[in-house]
Amino acid sequence: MSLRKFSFKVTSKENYARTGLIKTHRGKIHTPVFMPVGTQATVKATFIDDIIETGSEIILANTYHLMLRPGLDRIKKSKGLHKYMNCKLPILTDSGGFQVMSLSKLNKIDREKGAIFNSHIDGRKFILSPEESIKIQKGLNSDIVMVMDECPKNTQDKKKIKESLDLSMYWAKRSKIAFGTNKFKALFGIVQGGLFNDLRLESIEKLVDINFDGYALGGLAVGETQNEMFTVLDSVKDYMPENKPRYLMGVGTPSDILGAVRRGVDMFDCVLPTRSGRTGLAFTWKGRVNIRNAKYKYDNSPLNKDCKKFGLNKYSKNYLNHLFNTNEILGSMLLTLHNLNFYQELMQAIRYNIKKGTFERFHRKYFNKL
RNA sequence: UCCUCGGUAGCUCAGUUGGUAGAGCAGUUGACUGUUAAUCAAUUGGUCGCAGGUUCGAGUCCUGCCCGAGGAG
Repeated sequence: MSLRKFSFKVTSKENYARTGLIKTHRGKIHTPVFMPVGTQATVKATFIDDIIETGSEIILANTYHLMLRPGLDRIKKSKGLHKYMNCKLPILTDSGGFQVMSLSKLNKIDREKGAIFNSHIDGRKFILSPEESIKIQKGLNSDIVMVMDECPKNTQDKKKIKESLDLSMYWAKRSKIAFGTNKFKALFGIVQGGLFNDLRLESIEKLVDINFDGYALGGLAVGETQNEMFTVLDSVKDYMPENKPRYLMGVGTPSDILGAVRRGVDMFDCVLPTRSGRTGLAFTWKGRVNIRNAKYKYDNSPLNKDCKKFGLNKYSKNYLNHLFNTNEILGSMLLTLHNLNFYQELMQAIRYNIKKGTFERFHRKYFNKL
């Protein structure tokens, strides 16, 4: 395989919404894109080939979890993460920064050393520095590497958010140096600053100065309302570089995605379709379906009669309800596939409508429904 | 026929020296946003087998009866 340089170009626009094309040496990615989350080298309860079948063009994996289990060593000896998990798609790796927050009972932050963690598995202490995170992500053979940041909760006051921002920007600089020059892989910076307009703009300025291959928005969808999140996106949309992909991390619901695309976002990842799938919540064009509800016991219609992939239109709500009520694994597998497939249908429809110039209308039709 | 042990929520069972009836599961509903999650949370159900008695007060003590399991003959 001849290596192809990482690149991004905008291919069409409607107001702030845009379609684009990311090229990686492992394949093309059409944006706006949704990336299924495969934290521990697996998108839970699915086959990787089925993920491809849903139309997914890239998946996400996680530095923190993989360094603990199975460990970088084992993956390197298997010639990288793609081969290890039999994944033909490009892989974006998260830096572990989010775990600094989500496992906050187990960490200390040191500006120079990094995040000092105790493993949630066996309590073993280890240190994850920005440089170490980059080294691991490179070792995994990640296609899109994320800088290590600190993800603060939005409940904190401005002074704390500002301190956290300074730390994240310092770490971003160090991450860039550790990453070095590599035309075939991408390094993304992460904009922080909580819900404060001036801090967000300051963050963008500093990151653009360092110069990244893409710019992520972090610290959102961590407890604030959807309107608060959209307000941040509105305040930022004229300042994010035009010619680089914009990635809203950890988002979100279908309506979150519609609203964010309308405000110029290109990339998304979220646990929602897979986790909800495993726990009985289906996303459909008519809204959410909690398949465990008693009202589906005699409903012999499928979740989506038009979805022929995986024969999903042959499974009735009645049957799916039975699978969940009897705790059968197949229920989790089918709803995971259904949800991922729905998310990819949504992204495809978004791209189609932007190209046709009908995205505003599409947005208006579905925003409140989804 | 006698003896013993049981009968408490749909199911399996806890219930202190008598003091406002509980749990688990099932059922119902709700969460889930850079995954410690096939997870978590909330919640509906009981004339305590029946009828009397003792007591200020009985699921708990006494009597009788009904039902079930085991044992003796």
